[in-house]
Formats: sequence, C-alpha cells, structure tokens
Amino acid sequence: MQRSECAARHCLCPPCAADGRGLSGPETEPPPAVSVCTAQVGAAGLSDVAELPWDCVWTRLHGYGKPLTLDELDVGNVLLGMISWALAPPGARWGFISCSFPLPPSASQPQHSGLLPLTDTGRSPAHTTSCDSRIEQGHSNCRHAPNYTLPVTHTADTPPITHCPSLTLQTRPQSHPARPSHCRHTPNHTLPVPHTADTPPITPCPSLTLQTHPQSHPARPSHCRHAPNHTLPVPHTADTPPIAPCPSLTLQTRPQSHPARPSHCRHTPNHTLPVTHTADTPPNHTLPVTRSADTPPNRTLPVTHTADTPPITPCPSLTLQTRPQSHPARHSLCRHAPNHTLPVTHSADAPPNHTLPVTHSADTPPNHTLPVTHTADTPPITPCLSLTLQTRPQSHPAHHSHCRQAPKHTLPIPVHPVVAGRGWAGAHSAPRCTPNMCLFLVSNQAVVFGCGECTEFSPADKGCEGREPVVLSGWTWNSVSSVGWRGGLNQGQGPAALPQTTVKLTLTQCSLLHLMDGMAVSTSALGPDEFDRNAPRICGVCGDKATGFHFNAMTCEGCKGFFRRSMKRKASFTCPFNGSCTITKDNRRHCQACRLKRCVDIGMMKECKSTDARAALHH
Amino acid sequence: MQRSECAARHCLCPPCAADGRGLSGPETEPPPAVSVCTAQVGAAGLSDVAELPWDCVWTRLHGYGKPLTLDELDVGNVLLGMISWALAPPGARWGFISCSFPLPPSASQPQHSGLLPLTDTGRSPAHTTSCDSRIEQGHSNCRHAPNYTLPVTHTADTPPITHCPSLTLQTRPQSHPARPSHCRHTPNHTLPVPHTADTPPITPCPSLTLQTHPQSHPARPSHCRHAPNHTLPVPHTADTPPIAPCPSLTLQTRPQSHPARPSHCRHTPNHTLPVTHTADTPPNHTLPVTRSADTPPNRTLPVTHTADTPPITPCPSLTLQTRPQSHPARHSLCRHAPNHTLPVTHSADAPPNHTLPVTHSADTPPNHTLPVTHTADTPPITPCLSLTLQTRPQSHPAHHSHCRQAPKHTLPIPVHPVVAGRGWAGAHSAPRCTPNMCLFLVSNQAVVFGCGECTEFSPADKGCEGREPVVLSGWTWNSVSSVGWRGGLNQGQGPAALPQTTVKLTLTQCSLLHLMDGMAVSTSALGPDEFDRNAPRICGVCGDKATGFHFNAMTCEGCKGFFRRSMKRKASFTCPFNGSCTITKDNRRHCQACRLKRCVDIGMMKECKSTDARAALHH
DNA sequence: CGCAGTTCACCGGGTTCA
DNA sequence: TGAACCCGGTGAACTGCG
Ligand SMILES: [Zn+2]
Ligand SMILES: [Zn+2]
Ligand SMILES: [Zn+2]
Ligand SMILES: [Zn+2]
Repeated sequence: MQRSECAARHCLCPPCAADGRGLSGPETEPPPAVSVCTAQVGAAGLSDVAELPWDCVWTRLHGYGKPLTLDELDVGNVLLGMISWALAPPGARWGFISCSFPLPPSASQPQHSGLLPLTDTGRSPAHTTSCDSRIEQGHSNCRHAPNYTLPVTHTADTPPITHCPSLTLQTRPQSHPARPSHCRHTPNHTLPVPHTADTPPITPCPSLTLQTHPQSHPARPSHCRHAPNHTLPVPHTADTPPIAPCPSLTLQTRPQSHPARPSHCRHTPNHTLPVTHTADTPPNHTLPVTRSADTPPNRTLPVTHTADTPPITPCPSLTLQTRPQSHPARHSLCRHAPNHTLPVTHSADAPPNHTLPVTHSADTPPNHTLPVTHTADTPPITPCLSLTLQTRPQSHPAHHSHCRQAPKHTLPIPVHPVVAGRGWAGAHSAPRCTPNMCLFLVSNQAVVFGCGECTEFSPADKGCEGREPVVLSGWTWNSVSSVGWRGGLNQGQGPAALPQTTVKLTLTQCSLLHLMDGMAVSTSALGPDEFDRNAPRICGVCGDKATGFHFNAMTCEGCKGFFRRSMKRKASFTCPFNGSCTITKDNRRHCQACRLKRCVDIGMMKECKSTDARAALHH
Repeated sequence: MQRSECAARHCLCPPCAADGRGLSGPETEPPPAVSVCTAQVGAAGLSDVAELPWDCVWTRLHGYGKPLTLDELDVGNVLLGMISWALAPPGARWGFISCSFPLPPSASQPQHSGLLPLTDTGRSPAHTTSCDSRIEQGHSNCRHAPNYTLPVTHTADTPPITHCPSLTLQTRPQSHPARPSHCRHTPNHTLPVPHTADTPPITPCPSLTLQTHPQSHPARPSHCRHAPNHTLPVPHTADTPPIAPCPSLTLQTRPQSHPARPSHCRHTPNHTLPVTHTADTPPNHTLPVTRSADTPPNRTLPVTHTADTPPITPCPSLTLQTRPQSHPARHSLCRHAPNHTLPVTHSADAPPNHTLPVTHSADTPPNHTLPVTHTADTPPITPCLSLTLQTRPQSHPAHHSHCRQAPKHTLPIPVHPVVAGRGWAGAHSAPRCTPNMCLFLVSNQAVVFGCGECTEFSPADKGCEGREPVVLSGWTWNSVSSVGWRGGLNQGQGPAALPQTTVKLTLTQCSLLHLMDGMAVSTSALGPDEFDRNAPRICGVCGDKATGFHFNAMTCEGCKGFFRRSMKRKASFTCPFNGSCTITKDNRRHCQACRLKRCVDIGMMKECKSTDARAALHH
C-alpha cells in the first residue's frame, strides 16, 4: 500500500500513522468519521508486515458500546467498506487488518496489540462460515458443520461440533430441498436398481458423516426399524446433546457405518459398534413404550425417548425381517412404525379403513412374514386376516399387504355360534355382556339383541353397557347345528331341541360379535308375522335410530323415506358390488339395491298391514 | 529384527538366511512346518532392506496347489500367523514380506524374486476388498476404500489415497446417485459432458484453478458466473470480475451459506438471504421463511449461460409448465440428474407431480428404484394403481400393497401437546395467542382454532390477532394422557378429568403449530362422529371460504371439487416438495399431494355420512 | 298417539366455462 | 382449476289423517 493511496484523514495505515495523520498519538478530540483506504485484504500482495496495535482492529470494531462478536469480525463484514488497510505477506497466515471507525469520544488509546490471524486465503479462522477446504482437502473425517473453516489442527480426533445448520431442516423429509452442502448423495437418490432384500446397504453413505442429518434418508437399510421419515423428537434442536448409547449401535452385522443412523444419533458417523452385539441381537429399534394401538399416527416420539427406551415387545412388523426397509404396505394391524393411521374409535361407524379383524389378538401371529420369494404372483394366502372385515361387502379398500386374494374378492362372513331362542339370550362367555340379553324380533325376520334392562335403544344409549345393540339378520338357523351348544336357558338340550323355524340372522357388527361369541340365545314361538312391539327403536334395515314402525317394520326415517320413494318410483336398483351388502347406518346410501332388498327382507311392504300386525300383537 | 527373535528352523529372514538356517541354499528335502518370527509388518521400524527371492512370499503362498488369490494375499491374511518376517524402511512403500509355509515335497527352488509392494501402512495394494475391521476399530479416518482390511498401523495420519477408483467406473455425469463412498473427490464434481467410462477423471477442476477463496459451493470460485454444479466453463475466465457486494450482504449479520441458493444467484456464495433476513435470524438458517410452494423452482440456468447472462427473473422452465414446482427440487416430471438443465420436453401437457416410472407395476418389488433408462422422455405413469382398487377414500398410510411409492411419502408431522376441550382452547405458552380461543369442530377429525371473539373466519379476517386460524386434524385424544396438563379452563384437573370422548386431532400445519405449542385446549361432549355445524365457513383444507360440508368436512368449492375429482380419478400425487406443504387458498393448486393429504387428514371421505352427522347434532 | 305423506335444506355428482 | 349452476337423492322436520 502506498501512502498516496490513502487520503483518509485519520487513516491508521502505517504510512498514515507514520506521518502523523493517523492515530499514532493521543487524540485530543474525537475524530470524525473517516474515509478509508479500501485496499482489499489479500488481493494485492501486500509486502509490509508490521505489528500494529491490536485494537486497530479489535478496539475499533469493539467500539461504541456495541461490541461485535467474533462471528461478526469476519472478512465479509470487514470488506463491507470497513476495512482501511491490511498487511500480509503473500501466503501468510497472519496479517493485519485495520478497520476504520470513527473513534468514540471517549476512546482510549490503543492498549492492546496483536496479530489478527488470517488464513492463507486471507480469511480469519474466527470466521466459521462456509469453507470448502474441508472437501477440497479430503477431510472426510471432518466432524464440523459443513462449510466450516478447518482449523489447522483439525484432525480426525477433532470432536464433532454439535451445531449443524442442517438441523434447522428438521421437519423436512429426506431429499430435503436444502440439503447440507456436505451431503454427498444426490438428492432423492435411491438404492441401485436391482435393489432387493438381499441388496446390502449401500456403501457408507457419505452423507452419514453428516451426523446431524435429520430424519429419514431415502435409502434406509433393512435393519432399520424406525419409521421412515420419523421426525425428530419435538424439542430436538441443534443443541440437543448426543444420546449416549446410540440404539443403532446394536446393528452390528452391518460392517460399515450403517446408512440410516437414527436422527438422534450424535455419535461419530463411523462409530464402532459394540462388540457384544451379535447377529442374534434383535433389531432393536426403540419405539416408545407407550406406543400402542391408541397412539396417534405419526406422532413424534416422546421427548423422553432415548436410547435406553426399551423396545416395545414384539412389534409385529418386525417379524417382517426378510424385507428391506419398511415395506410399503404394512399390515394394518401394526401399530408401529410408518404412518399408520388406524382410527382409535374402531366401530361400525368408523370410516372406511378401519376394522381390525375380530379374531385378531395379541396371539395372532404378527404380520406374518411373506415368503422371501414373495411377489405379486405369489398365490393368495388362504385366510387373509383382512377377510374378517366383513362389514365391507365389496372389495375392501385397504386390504392388507399380505392379502393375495383377488382385489375385489368377496369377504366371507364368519359364522359365529349364536343360537337363537325366544326373547332371551344368555351370554356366558361374553363377560362384558349382561347375563341376560333381550332378543327382540324387529320384524318377522330379524332380531335385535340388547341388554335385559333396556327397552329402548337410542344411539345415545349405547345399549348394553355402553355397547351398541346388535342387529342380526339373514343368518340361517340351521347352521347352528354345527356350533357347539353353550348352555344357557336351553342348556343341555342341544341342537336337536331347537325349533325348526328358520330365522334369518346375520352377524353384522363384527366389532361386537366377539362379545357374543359362544353366547347362547334362544328364540321360538314367534310366528312369521309377529313382531315385538317392545322392540328397541333400532332400524331393522340399517341399525340407525328407528322412529317407529314404518311399512311394517321398525325403521329409521331414512329407510322409511327410502322405501317409500322406491316404491313410488317403482325403482329397480342394481348392486354395484356383489349383491350382499350389509346395510349400516353409514353405508346405507351406497347401495340402494341391497338396501331395498334388506327392506323387503325384514318385511317392509308398501301395502302395509300395520294394523294387522299391531293387531296380531296387541290381540 | 534381531536374529535372536527368530527361532524358526527354516526361517527366511535375512539373519537366518545369512547364517545358513534359512533357505539360503538349495533344499535337499522339504522343510517341515516352521514356527516363524511374528514381527509385525511396519510395526517396528525395520531397517534392513534386501532383495529376496520373490517366491519367498509368492511361491510359498502359492504353494501346495491351492494358490491364494491376490485377494488372499493381504496383510490381514498374512497376519493370521503366516507372516514370518518383513522388511521395510520406515515409510517405505516397498518392502518384503516373507511368509513361512512348509515347503511342498516337490518345491522348486526360488526362481523369481521381486518386491512385494507395500503401502506405507504396510498393506498390500493388491488387497482392496471388504473388511469390516475398519469400523470395528474405529478407523474413521481411513482413507482407503471401504471394507478393506485395515493394517494395524493405519492411523489418522495416513494420507488419503489419491487414486479415486470410482472415477474409472462412472458413466454418469456429475452427482451421480451412487458415488462410491471411497471417492475422495469433491462432491458433485462434474465430469465433462461426453463423460464416459473412458473419460479420464478431471483432476483439478479447471475452474478451481481460478479460485482464490474457498466458498460454500464445493469448489466454485466466487467469480464463477455459472450455475452451481455447472459443467465446466464456457466463456468463463479468471478475468471475469466478481460481482460487487451482494445487496443481501448488507442485511446480514452472520455469515451463512444457505444451502438452497437459487441457481440464478450471481452473488458470491454465502451471501445471505434477502429481506426477511434480520439480525434475529438465527445463524445458519437455511431457507427463508418466505420460501414456500410459490417460490419458483431452483431451476438451473440453460447451457448457454455465460457470465454475461443476466439472471432470469422468471425461470424459463416455468414458462413451460403450468404449475410452479418444487423449488430446489426440480419438477417431478424431471427424469434427468439433479441440477440438470431443464429439458425442452417439459411441456404444459405433462401431468404434474407424477413420479412413478412406466415400468412400474404390481410386480415391481417394493421400493425399487427408477430404471436406469429413465429419461426425461419416460412418460409418467398414471395414478397409482393402488388407488384404482379402492372404493373408499383412505388415508394414504394404508395404501395398496402394490403401491410402489415410498411407504411414507408424506412427512410425519410432529404432534404437539394439545389437550382438546369443547369449544375453547386456552393458549398459555403461546404468547401471541389470545388466552381463549374458539375451537370449532370442522369435521369429525378436525378442529379450527380461532380467537374467542370471531365467530366467522374469513380469509381477510386473519383470525386471532392477525394469524390464520389453525386447523388441527387427526390427533388422537388418548395421547393427551402422556402430555402435561397445561392449565387453562380445566387447570389442575389433569387428564383424569378429561372426558372419555375421543376426538381426533392432528396438528398438520407445522408452520402454525409452534403458536400452539403447549397450548391447553379442552373439548368435550362432542362425539367422535359429531362435528360442529356452527363451524366457521372456512375451508378446513385451504382456509378459503367454505360453502358447507362436503365429503364430511367443511370445505370450499374448490377443495370439494378437487377431492371429488381426485377420488374419481383415483389420483395419486407426489409432493414435489417435501410432503409437508401447508395448504392455503393461494397455493392449494401447487401441491395436489399435500392438498389431498390434507383433505384426508381433516376427515374428508368419499363415502361420507353427511346427513347422519347432521342428525347427530340436530337431533 | 302412530304413521304415511310432504317439505326442503343439504349434499353428491355432473357440467360448463373462463 | 373453481365458480356457478343444475339435478336428484336424502332425511329431519313437519303436516295431516285415523
Ligand atoms: Zn334405517
Ligand atoms: Zn349391494
Ligand atoms: Zn379449500
Ligand atoms: Zn406438498
């Protein structure tokens, strides 16, 4: 820098200082703002090196009661017109930057001096922003945030810094738009084409060195038992300290740094797996203990979720080991992992994808593993669990992934042992049922079960001990013979003693059926046209709240109107499914054909002999 | 090695050979198996170097008709008790390893001699294959190919291997998806356009020679005027002056390299984001808050782009497409490598947001990858097959088994602790919320929060204190029990006092959620299928003015139509962003996937029980 | 009162068109 | 895509009759 370059009144550059124009001596009064030399740091080969008061840089930057942080003391900042001059030998790592600030009125004289270290690129190591040197220098062992300027002493032992900028992207899934610059995978990259269950995990995902890499990255290895894209715990921030024993450490069979480290893992990328880990070690993911069927879908793991959180006992989906990552269509029973969304309130009113099979229990083999060779051509597995979804007449929308039945196969309806007798039903193996249950003939072809105490069943009144009353229809009496006799009113009599009358009963409410399982029910004596005036106010067609007898049957207003309109229009419907729809309150609008058929089945007729029926009962 | 160390009868070490105990002379008979010196290669500073018969190593290893392959001739193997001795000067790359084997009866005398090359870590370069010891030994600083056998002496000081094998393998330009992890080149290093397997690796990126400062983009000089990840320059020279101070820099108080720098940006990397960036902006944040689905995609500049090319304001690619698209992520139609230049074939006719490749079928194994031949011309496949089977709308998670989408293409949404109560919500830790907030059940699965004063929510009326009303959906009541009770209307009562009614709520709008964090809300009495008929006429999906309940949720005409069309078409969408779009009136057209997801989330159903729900409330 | 018939707001489905 | 519109089914509420 030549003196001539500097016209600043109070420039601090050595020439200025030398000739007294700078702040070489005590200031008697506050200097005004100065225009400065704008020599660029490192741009020219500045050859002079001299020690200058440290506060030429520091104090001045520090002045005015608004201290700059070290972060602010960066070249980028200085270059914004604040630099007055700089001296550094070519390639030097130390040099001087003098920044010009108007001195504060009470500015003290320089008291400190020192060297402002510069990188050989002219940047201060205090400046921690983007720096590619790590990449360029092949510092794959870098544990710092991307774009971090490597300190000279940076080695493999340098501990990872915890503050990863990419953490700000926590809510973003995989190929998140703003991938950290140190990520070496292409965005949205997937596994190689012939990716199968046998495909070994991709060689160490370079991006894994990004240990703070949030959530799911596209190619999760098969051993990962975390939900894909699982969100980091809510309060997870860049400051979240490493969880001590990374759960993923148990994955020892994988040689290299396993591609999908849990997002909470704060260990070094290639941390050594514990020796005690064997191939027999269970996949050890750790869903929170509290996760259950009631756990809302997609909820974030509780804050308390740590590596010590014991894995929930057998996650059904875990048995699916032969599959590489979270297989797309997990069994709907599964309460774990990816995005399942079974509504809690499974009931007859539950929206479409509800329905857990009745027979499904903890003993039900969890999501049985598909054969390794399982393909789309794999023949159907005979008892598809989802088949118990009998309330869905048609091709049920979400059949299980293991279902190999034809897409629209008719769901067989399990026949439960229900023996009907007149008026009363004894429930013996259904502890939550009252011992005696009313049996109402809603029409001459349908019965309704309810508790013995209730004479009215309104939707608000859930019937027997909070449960909906059960409407049975279309069930054929004779099939009882194949069912064990469970005692009750007619205990010991056996099927032979059953009346020969045929009463159609269909068990429609699966969710309630198990309560009835083994129940003994008896009905008799009621003639084909008799019905109980004390029948609960339940629509015999759809199960909705009935308003009384309409067209010869206890129906709701809807079915009443529907039947009347159908009669009036002399309508002829065609079932869009298979003609065996079970009409419920919720689906009654979906198949007019079966609804009308049901109307007729339970005995509705246009020319109703209401008075006759009533007379028959009232005598 | 000292002579005294070697007690082997037929040891070949120089001292042994020297005093006749080794195979310095012709063998008259086959030597017996010998115990050997076990000096470790490279471990001690072996100082003697002597040429020894090559077959001291080779022949012996090769002996007995069961030749070891080159892979077997590795240190790891040799170290397994077979090495007899080795000589190498410290740091030498060449040395000797002598392995002791019993000579075969017909062993010929040494006929060949040679040097067995060693790396300076004592490894044979011939050995390149798998070994897990690196991981197990915590050698994260390894510079060798993954899975090789780590020599004992391998330390952090071992320089990275220079020859990147991956380069010889790659046929794909730039950031090819499967870059070998051992590649030590700069990420995203772009190979020349006609890059083939024969193309020699570009060792120093020509552009790198121009750069003086490291910067965030992996090795892009600041004066570079090309798009990031450009293929190397056209008229770009060192003389191209860097552009003057980026205006955005004036805003910035902290350096940051925002990962998603628009490709048209001509400023130096690491400049800050525009206007919204303030001093309060936490360091290293990435995307500007204002970046949304409306943000134009981060398209790449055309090939003809030169330093003089002014940044295009409207991305040319946008002119081809009818819908804005993912920003850093390119158009989902795109079949090119990331960061590609937009192909011309993108047209407005291309259906938006599809993803699956044509060859995608039920036979395609789950989680398969796009075919290699996947190009821009690959037509998108029509709606996900899985949807064609379903007759009922269903939430995504239970998609059809043959669906080849990733299990969870939508992001899990962190669930915040919100305790729902009827009608009112008290926000206690959300200072910007009014103390009392209305809670409207918009559907049976969604509620809308608003201020206590507003009974109507119009888009113009931003709701509570200028903020949009918050729509929550899909959240399950029961999880409240695991959440701290935050006071409010029911302060002190705790979860035990909560009604047993299950109300599904899911906090879907992340951007709004933080306002609700810790909020205490209470709701009661409303049954699972009830929803508030007095809910404000705002669309639960997008916030637009609602026209009533459609498909079981209060929605606008647009979302009604969209949902119906989606159901009818059995459409399957893929979010071009990250699957967590917040749907608003203005952007609802931009991401069908998230819009449909939101529809489902708030409880829209193809087969809804609209009137029943009405009845439940009106009764 | 019980029940058939009527009413009509509401909603699903479809169409048009800018 | 969505506003506007139409059409038809639906069912809660109502009317009227016995
Ligand atoms: Zn009915
Ligand atoms: Zn039907
Ligand atoms: Zn809407
Ligand atoms: Zn989206």
